[in-house]
Amino acid sequence: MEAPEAQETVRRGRFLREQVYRRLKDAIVNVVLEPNTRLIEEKLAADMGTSRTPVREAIQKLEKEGLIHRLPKGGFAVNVISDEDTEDVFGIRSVLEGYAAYLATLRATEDDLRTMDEIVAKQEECLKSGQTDEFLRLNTEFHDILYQCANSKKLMALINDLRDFIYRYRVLILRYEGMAGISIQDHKEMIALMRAGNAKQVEKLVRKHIIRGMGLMKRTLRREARRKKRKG
Amino acid sequence: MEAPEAQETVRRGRFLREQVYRRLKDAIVNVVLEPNTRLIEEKLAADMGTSRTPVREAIQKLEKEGLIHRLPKGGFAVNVISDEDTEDVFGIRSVLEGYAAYLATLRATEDDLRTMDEIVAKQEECLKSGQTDEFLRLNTEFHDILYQCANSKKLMALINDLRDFIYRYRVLILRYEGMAGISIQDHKEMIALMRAGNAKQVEKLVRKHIIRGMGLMKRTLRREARRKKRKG
DNA sequence: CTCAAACTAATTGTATACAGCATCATGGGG
DNA sequence: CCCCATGATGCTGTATACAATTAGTTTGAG
Repeated sequence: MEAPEAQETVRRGRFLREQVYRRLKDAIVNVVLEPNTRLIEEKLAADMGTSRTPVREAIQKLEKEGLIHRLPKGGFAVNVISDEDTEDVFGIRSVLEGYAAYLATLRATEDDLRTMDEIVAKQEECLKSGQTDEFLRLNTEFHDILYQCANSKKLMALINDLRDFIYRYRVLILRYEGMAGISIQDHKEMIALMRAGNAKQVEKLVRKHIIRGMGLMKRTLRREARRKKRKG
Repeated sequence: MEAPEAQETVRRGRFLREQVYRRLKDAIVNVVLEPNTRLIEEKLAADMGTSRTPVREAIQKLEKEGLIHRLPKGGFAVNVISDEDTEDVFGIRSVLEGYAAYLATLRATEDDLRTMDEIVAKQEECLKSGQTDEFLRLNTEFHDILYQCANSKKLMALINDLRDFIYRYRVLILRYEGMAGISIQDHKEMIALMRAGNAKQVEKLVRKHIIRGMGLMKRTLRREARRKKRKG
């Protein structure tokens, strides 16, 4: 499951700076590099077997993406995600993804809709048989198709960056009991509304869907926090 | 009128790479560097009196921002803004700025609203006396205050990047007769709705406002195109 | 005269070099 | 025993060096 993705990374990264960018980003969103970790250029360069040059160039992009920040006296460190950030990002995602769904409704073909039907059907099977990984993959696939229908590269890029930003929390959301069921229900409703050409309503639904996701995540985070306190 | 801005640029750019970034960005959005111009690192470095290193780091940011793109065989060139891009950006702006206005309505204080009142009043004077530059400055000030009320750094950053992206066209929009009046009318209506706490309605109004701006710009662009054709 | 091949110039991508600053540890004085 | 000063260390920011690749040009053969 990892080989093709690694290959993709290499193919995309024709240049060292891009490979470094990708690996650094992966390390951050997967919390291999924890928040507040200072990025030591020489160390990272050594890890990746390059010089500092590509590392520094990757760092510029990561800063623009909001994954790292400049330290007051030079250098960079991994951003912590504050509660504020989380709310910001979910809020922005809700309007952007809502808008993307709106556009997708206007532009989707019956073929697209059928593909989405199939994905949701597969997801239901996964839910029954408990294949969490496959369920997640299908979820991503569903969204990718949906937003490809929107046919706006800029919008897609923004949405993806925002999703990556809170990727660190995806485990928490998935762990939530019943989330999968809710997700399927929403997806079915979306497809129906899209078939009906009710773009405005699809937009509203997606916005609600994402805001609900934020609520669940917050709740889960609080639960985690309590659990830690009890332990500590 | 230029000295303080230049100073600002220097103050903000404690590092060479940031000064280079700002100057390059300025050159692009002011169409000093025309679309499809290839960025010759050594030339730019010489122009700015630095080495290639800061230039390359600035380039990474500009690429992430969508102002330049990688050439297939290495190097970068200034992006052309396609009609598609324009529609994309206006569409995205409409939802993001609409959302920002929504948040601003929830979070603005009466002080904020009074400040906005004053700005609009000044704008009316400018309109009468034909001070276009000052009118524009006040317009920016109005939006800045509005979106500061929204109190979301990420949202603000996204909006600013999108505005910068189509900054090249601001002259066209301003040239449009009657635009200023419409703008003032909308701003007044916005403030009234914000006072009433009608966030949803403010959001709708802003969305409409921006989409209308797109329409005007397109019309002006077409007119420009016809004029050029007749000339050529 | 035309086309191709090879050479030249230009330009990028990456690596390395160097200087300046900040930090930390160590040691001497109060 | 504590505090400040001073030197060593580490890291960044910028410049430069080098190799590979591309594009352009000239020259030579058909």
